[in-house]
Order: sequence, then C-alpha cells, then structure tokens
Amino acid sequence: MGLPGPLRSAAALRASEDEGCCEVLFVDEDRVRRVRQDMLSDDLAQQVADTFKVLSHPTRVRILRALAKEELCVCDLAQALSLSISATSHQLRALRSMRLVRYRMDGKLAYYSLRDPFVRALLDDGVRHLTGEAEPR
Amino acid sequence: MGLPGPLRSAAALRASEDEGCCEVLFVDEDRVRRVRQDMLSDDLAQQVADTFKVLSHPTRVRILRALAKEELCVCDLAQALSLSISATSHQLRALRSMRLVRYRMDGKLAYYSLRDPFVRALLDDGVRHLTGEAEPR
DNA sequence: TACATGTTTGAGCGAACGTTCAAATGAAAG
DNA sequence: CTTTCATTTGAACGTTCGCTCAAACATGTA
Repeated sequence: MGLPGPLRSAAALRASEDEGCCEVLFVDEDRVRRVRQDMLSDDLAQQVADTFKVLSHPTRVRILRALAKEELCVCDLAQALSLSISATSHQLRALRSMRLVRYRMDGKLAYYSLRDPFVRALLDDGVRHLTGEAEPR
Repeated sequence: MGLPGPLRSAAALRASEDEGCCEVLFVDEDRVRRVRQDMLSDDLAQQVADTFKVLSHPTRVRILRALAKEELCVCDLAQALSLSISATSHQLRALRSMRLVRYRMDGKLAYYSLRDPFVRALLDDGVRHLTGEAEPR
C-alpha cells in the first residue's frame, strides 16, 4: 500500500488492472495534495490507533477504570467485574506489555494499578463526555 | 453474565460448576465492594468503548484527520489515502451511521467532513501526545 | 515432601472487523 | 433512452480479538 502513486480517477482506481495511458481524471488535485501534505505517517497513524484501541472494548474500559481507582489483585478485579480469572489475566498481560499498568507481586497475589496518566485522562474524558457533564478546556 | 452474584474465591470461580455451599474465600471483600460501587453500567462501558473504537484503526484515524482538515468527496479522500473507493465508502458509511461526519451531495459527488467536536479533540490529543508536544490542561 | 491457592499461559473456538470484488444505484451528459 | 461515472451495497475472505478450557507455574503452608 504505497502512499504516493499517480493521481487517478475513481473509475481508473476501480479497474486498476487495465493500464490505459493515463486516464487522469481526478476530481480536485489541489485538495488531494493539500490533504496529503500534512497526513500522518503510516507508523504514527498506527500508534494513534493503538492508543485508542486500548479503550475500545468495554472489558478493558471497566478494568482500567477499576485500576485507576485503586490497586487490585487479579482475583479481586475479576470478582468485581464478574469476569473469569483467565480472561482478566489475559487482558492484564496485554496491558502490562504496553506498559500501561503497574505490576507488583505480594506473596501469591499479583497487584495491578493504572500507570499511564494519558489513558487515565482519556478514560475520564470519555465518561464525562457521555454522562453529559460539563467539559473543561 | 450478571453483575451481582455472591463473592467467591478464585478456586471457586475456576470450578464454578460444583455448587459447594459457599466457599467464601475472597481476598479483600471491602476492596471489591468499593470498586463495584462506582463501576460503569454495562451500557455506559459499551458506549465509552464504542467512542474510542472509532479511533482504534489507522484507516479511520487517517480518514477522520483528513475530514477534520477539510471537506472531501469520496474519490479525493480515497486518492489522498491510497485506499480503495469501496473501502473508503464502507468506513464513511459506518461513520455516517454514528453521526460523526457531515454528508452533502453535490451532483454526483458526495462530500464528507468531520462533524463531532469530541472526536476531533480526541484525535488532536492523541497526535499531540505521541508527537511529544506539550500537553495542555 | 505434598498440598492448596493465586496467577499465568497456550490452544482453540466463535464473533467482530477491514478489505476486496462484483454488482447495483443514482445522477448528470450526450 | 443510453452512456458515463461517483458512490453505495452485499457477499466472501482472511485476520484480529476476547473468551473458555485445561494445563502449567509459582508461592505459601502443613
């Protein structure tokens, strides 16, 4: 999926295998160029998406909100969320690999808490936005 | 997957089919209760997740960033992003059903632009956060 | 040592999702 | 009316992903 490439019309894009000599019928070349100018790199777009993907499932939203409030062991977390221990641990493993949560061992218990302040802020923003409270800034 | 239910130990949770009379060996009952107290409803957690899911894929991140900058028809948008017309239209359809984008017909061309200010803010926050710029608030 | 218990891990299943392909729709032009 | 072209739509495919299950691991206790 190379970014540059010549500008071509929708029809040309649809039937892209027949290499007619330049059916250059783009709609607005300037607009396309302008958008391309300050477009995110593939890598950065992926990073942005990965950041929001963390909060894109209700289970993780609930896990992270719980861990934002206080440190919890896997067992308590699973119980509070009515989620299986295994499912909880799998999610925590993913969050840990992204370095979003703190990890602490105490005897047999593994305690987790939310580390990343940006994720905490996003979470709060999202909840505030949907619960209709006044938004700052 | 009912939320309430009795509090049970990890072992009890693991082998949940044998209905022994209350092997109540939870780790910290108070902590669980506290977390459960201000937990998001299933519905709200789902809404929060849905909100962030919009930005959880690089294609949508790039689409929304382009539409945040200026109004674009499907053809130009696809061209700028080097995405197929069909893939672009499918994503726009989803965004339209969520009422996140504006939709305007001009002759044969369909023009889209970003409508939701919250999504715009999230997008900016995410990019700012990753590009290392100073974060407000 | 053996046992109990909290946690982790890997395989496998089913659902959700992004894309492609081909066909259909709709609106302007000849 | 027929053609052209931008867009939409639905089916199909491959991948991603969350969860379950069973087994392993790790640590504390008898």
